[in-house]
Amino acid sequence: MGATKTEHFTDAQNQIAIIAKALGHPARIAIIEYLLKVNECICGDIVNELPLAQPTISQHLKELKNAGIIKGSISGNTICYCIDEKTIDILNSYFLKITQTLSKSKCC
Amino acid sequence: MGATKTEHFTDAQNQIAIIAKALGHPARIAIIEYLLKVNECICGDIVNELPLAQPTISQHLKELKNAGIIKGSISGNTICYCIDEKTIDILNSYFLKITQTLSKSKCC
DNA sequence: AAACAATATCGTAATATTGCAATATTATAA
DNA sequence: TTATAATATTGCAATATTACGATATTGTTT
Repeated sequence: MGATKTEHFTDAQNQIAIIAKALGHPARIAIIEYLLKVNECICGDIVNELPLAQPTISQHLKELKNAGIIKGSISGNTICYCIDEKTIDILNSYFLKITQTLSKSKCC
Repeated sequence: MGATKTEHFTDAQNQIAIIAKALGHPARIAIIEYLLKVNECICGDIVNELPLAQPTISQHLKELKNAGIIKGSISGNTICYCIDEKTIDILNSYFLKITQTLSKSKCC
């Protein structure tokens, strides 16, 4: 064994896990923060901003895209990446709901 | 190679990544949702609730604990686990800030 | 067309994660 | 004290992730 048993869990649980997993690497957090900082989509200079080789960054971008956290569209020679608000909203409402449930809790 | 180059990123980036990574598995999401559902700390029956063997669940609990997402205290024979609100709050404010930044963005 | 730039893909080595059987630990119950 | 119950740890096989050099792809520029 060794593979995650996704079939034993609900679609909703797997979806949150996939998004969280994609955020579970500091390089990918750094990519997101850079996208926020530059405040626009043209992102051809991510490679110069991060201490990783170009293929590695390309791979991280792919994972963020697969998880729906960023979206990319081809714009001539460069590729325009930006954050997909919908996915961030999923996280926002998920964790907010946890906080709200906890506030009603008899837990420690 | 193969290991994550944490030293190249900020402490804040690594912290978010560690928390997100711990949430990046459906079994651990299921554990959290179960903790929320029972609405209390005594959690000796997680093993009966999840389709995984006891050592596997124990390992997932350990990872959630290491990431600060749950806290556990020994209570006689059983161990009392519950969600650590502080860590959920870190996520809430992190993703909320992203949403707020995006709303001011000239991005697509 | 040829050179160049930006990005993606392939291949692969190093490392990490997942899952579980077997076993250990520790507290309660008999 | 000897079971019994709950949880943790160990060890290991299967699989996934991370990182990057080499190379491919594709659009732009000359």
